[in-house]
Amino acid sequence: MADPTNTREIWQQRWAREPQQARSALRWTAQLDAAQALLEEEGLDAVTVARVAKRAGVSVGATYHYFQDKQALIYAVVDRFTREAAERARSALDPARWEGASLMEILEAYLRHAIKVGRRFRGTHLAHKRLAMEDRHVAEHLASEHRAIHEPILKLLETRAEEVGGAEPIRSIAVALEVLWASVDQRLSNHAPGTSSRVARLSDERFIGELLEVARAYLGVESK
Amino acid sequence: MADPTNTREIWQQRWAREPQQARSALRWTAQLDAAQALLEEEGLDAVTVARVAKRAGVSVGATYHYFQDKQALIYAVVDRFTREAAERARSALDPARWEGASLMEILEAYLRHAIKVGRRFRGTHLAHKRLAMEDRHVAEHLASEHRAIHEPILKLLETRAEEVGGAEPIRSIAVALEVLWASVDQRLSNHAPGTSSRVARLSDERFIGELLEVARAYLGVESK
DNA sequence: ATTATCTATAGATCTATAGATAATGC
DNA sequence: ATTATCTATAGATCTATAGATAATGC
Repeated sequence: MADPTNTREIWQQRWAREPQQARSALRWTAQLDAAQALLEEEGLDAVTVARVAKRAGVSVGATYHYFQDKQALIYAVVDRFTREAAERARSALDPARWEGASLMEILEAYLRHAIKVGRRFRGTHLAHKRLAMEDRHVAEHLASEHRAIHEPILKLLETRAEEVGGAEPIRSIAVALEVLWASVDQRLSNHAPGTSSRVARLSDERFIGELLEVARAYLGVESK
Repeated sequence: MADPTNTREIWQQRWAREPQQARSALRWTAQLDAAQALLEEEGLDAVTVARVAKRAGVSVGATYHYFQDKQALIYAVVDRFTREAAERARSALDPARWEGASLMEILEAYLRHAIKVGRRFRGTHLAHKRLAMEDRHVAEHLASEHRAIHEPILKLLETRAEEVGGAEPIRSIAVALEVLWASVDQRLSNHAPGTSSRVARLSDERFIGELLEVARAYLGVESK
């Protein structure tokens, strides 16, 4: 499935036919839903065309009518998911909604939200990471969607740059955000229950508290 | 291949026969080498029994003589790799070798080493992460090997606890180490060249510098 | 007329084993 | 006698298509 030399413009129009008619749109959606549910519940290897078709209540032939091939189906699922996530981020990060909130309050809200969403869509998130490993088109697509989510957060945080000490507050904010994100991402991805580290055994609350302390210290924000 | 309900003691004796004789040991090693090279160069999906056998210069039948099944072969590769890594860590972290080094100097050496090794064995590292996603036995094994590497580092760092400010230096050190590790891990895993974030575009040197500043600020170590 | 859908299956790929043969060690 | 190895192939699984039939929209 992974073909690194593929130069087609896969993210433009690789699916055979995105439906115009209402009735077909239902089935189109049903197939994406089925594929994503399999991804979430059982991981990437569980996504076979036959299982997607069955779960969506159509035949394999019908699925190949909608999607040029299996790769196009997977791409469509990833694309829909990341598009929706970016859309949610854009509306949640409207600066007007954060009037009066401090830098640290915004970071705290971000951490809580990231952990909540990461738990909710754990399987999909892991599957996306794996697809990114195997297919550079997916990697680029996910990276660009990730930027589409992080850019508005950075923009919002940068309006609080005067709270930050040091010579380069804008860059420091970017570094802090990536460090927090990496730490959360790792916490959500790993899951060896018995053998986990001291830090993994902290509750979410304490974990968030420590990460905020990391950010506060690095950014030189005064404690209240 | 992934069978979450598998309760056999796979890490004890799942391979059919680890050889006693010198000549067989060569072939045993050749097969692990072949599998690991495929893992490193082309990823997990490239590891088929036929390709491993061919690359090791034996037949498929011979491979099944050495390994009960494909899973046992993969496990043996992971096991050897993590064992060697833990062994290297133990000798590198002998406290006697770090006489006179400060906490921050040790952290810096750790970061440089982690980035170097991570680049060198990128494919293997990614494959291990993916195996951990798919197979909880591998996840537990990797987590325990990871602890085997991080424990000596923590022990070493803890001998410098008096350099650290705050009420709970031991815990702070553990948190700092995990945050740094997560940040490095993410930098090494991601690789969307054109679309990468501001932080990903920093040079290794500056990246290390920023992470050290994160740790220094959080741990309350005085700047020199 | 065109679009949507189904059943049935060809073709590719991979794991694992059967059965025969060669090499090794007491 | 036992261990190591090979060739050949059965059996499982999956993608994708061919060819026939049903539904839809001008």
